[in-house]
Amino acid sequence: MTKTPRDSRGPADYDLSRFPAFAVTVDVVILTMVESVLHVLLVQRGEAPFKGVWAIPGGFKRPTESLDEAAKRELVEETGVDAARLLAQFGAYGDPGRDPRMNVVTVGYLAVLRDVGSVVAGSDAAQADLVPVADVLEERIDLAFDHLMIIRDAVERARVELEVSGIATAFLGPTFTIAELRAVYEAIWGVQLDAANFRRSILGEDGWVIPVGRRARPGSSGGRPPELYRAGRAWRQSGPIHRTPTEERN
Amino acid sequence: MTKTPRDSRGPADYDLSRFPAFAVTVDVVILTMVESVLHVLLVQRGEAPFKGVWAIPGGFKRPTESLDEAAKRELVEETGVDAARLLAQFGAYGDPGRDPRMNVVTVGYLAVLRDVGSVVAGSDAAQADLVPVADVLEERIDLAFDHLMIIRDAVERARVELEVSGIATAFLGPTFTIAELRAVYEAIWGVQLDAANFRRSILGEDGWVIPVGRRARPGSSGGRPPELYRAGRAWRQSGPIHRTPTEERN
DNA sequence: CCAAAAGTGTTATGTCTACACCCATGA
DNA sequence: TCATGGGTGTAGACATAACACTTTTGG
Repeated sequence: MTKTPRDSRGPADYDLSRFPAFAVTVDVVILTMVESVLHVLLVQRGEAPFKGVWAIPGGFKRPTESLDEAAKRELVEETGVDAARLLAQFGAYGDPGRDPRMNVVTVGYLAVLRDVGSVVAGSDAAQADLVPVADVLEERIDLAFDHLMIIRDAVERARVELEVSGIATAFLGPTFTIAELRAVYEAIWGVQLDAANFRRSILGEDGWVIPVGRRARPGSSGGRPPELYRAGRAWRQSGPIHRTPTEERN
Repeated sequence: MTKTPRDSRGPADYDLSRFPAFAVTVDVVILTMVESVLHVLLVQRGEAPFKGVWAIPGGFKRPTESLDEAAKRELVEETGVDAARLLAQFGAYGDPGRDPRMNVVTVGYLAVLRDVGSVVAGSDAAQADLVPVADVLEERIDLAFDHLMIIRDAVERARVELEVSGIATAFLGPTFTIAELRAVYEAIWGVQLDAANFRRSILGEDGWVIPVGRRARPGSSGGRPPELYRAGRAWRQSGPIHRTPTEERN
């Protein structure tokens, strides 16, 4: 952008037609938890290429909007949610031939939503569904274009964000229990965490979670009713829980 | 990319002209150490806009190459180095008006080189120079376009990579001393590390550095001659040294 | 011999893990 | 009262920070 090929440049630098034109799109990987299992929102393509195949929702960037704005717009169009708790760019993809129709460079965004189940119903997408991420990563579901790679990168980014930012509470409602929060970590990292130590890590430094003063109902199988918490501000800085190699589950 | 605006799409989907065309460029932030100070390679623009202003080297992506390949090509064109020890994409930038001439989306890459001093001489760039990163971040140097933001992001990425990958040895030659390695951490994080504890952290687990069996010459002011090491394979996984908030220098 | 830098030893402090144990509820 | 999950206590293992001390060089 700042430097053109040196030998082929001159005053005609302003002439866009001399340089390869690309379509620029934004693809949004929308993650959510359904019954303690990590899911991704996919749409079924209505036309060729890859007609009928599952794909990540996305669309063309407009010249008048930033990439972040384009991602936000796509998210609203697809889910009706106007403010994701997390919407972060994680990569750009521009391999030649990744779209058979034309030269396309796409920018990948990771969005985290809570309780998408009801939201998807309100979507105008012809075919949209929440799919377990494991089904995608283990290739039990075919995806269009290079979307498998994009989802892989998005999930890896989510795993890192979990260690570093407040992404965990983004999966949950305005109030939650420590056990629900722990379930998010366990699902995304695929590990089993000690409930007692997890609780201490979260409550140890203040600013992470704030007690609401109410208690949730115990499950149908009984048990002591857990305290309810809401997310504190410290989640914007760096998360309190860190992965250790010793606790791998599989 | 996979989904076009629903109401305005049809069989004419294949017609590229119906969608906004962008120029796609790759900008490479090249970092290196000069006398234990972190530097970035900048080029002086030869023409408007921002004629004479410093900028990150970069260029247009070609339809026949991937983004990674474009970054590698730019690096070679600019420095003559054909294999950077680290070349990682860290972000895409597409704000409207970021280039006054046309719609440009640029993909930022971070490159780490050792000993660029001699390399820059061999460059075909009209004006290229290594500038202390601090001069850029503290805005003592004006940059073209949004390149200040891009460099900020690149340096932040370097700080994270230092904690997580083998980026530290990429700043050094094939053999190095523990003190040289420590200087890399101190320069990039802006901290003062205890030499004794640093040494133990690096040598504690094996795979990080491998002793060569030779010793370097002490400095002109004397001192015991240090052991020489080379980088081990474990650097590809996760780094041995981690930042702590207590050791901040400024 | 002295200054300087490499390298080693040691100790206090803090953090993490595993697990025993108590608490409050549904059935 | 029993099973279940929430919540607390604690001892051992482990990691980290601080700093005194020894080693080996140049001047």
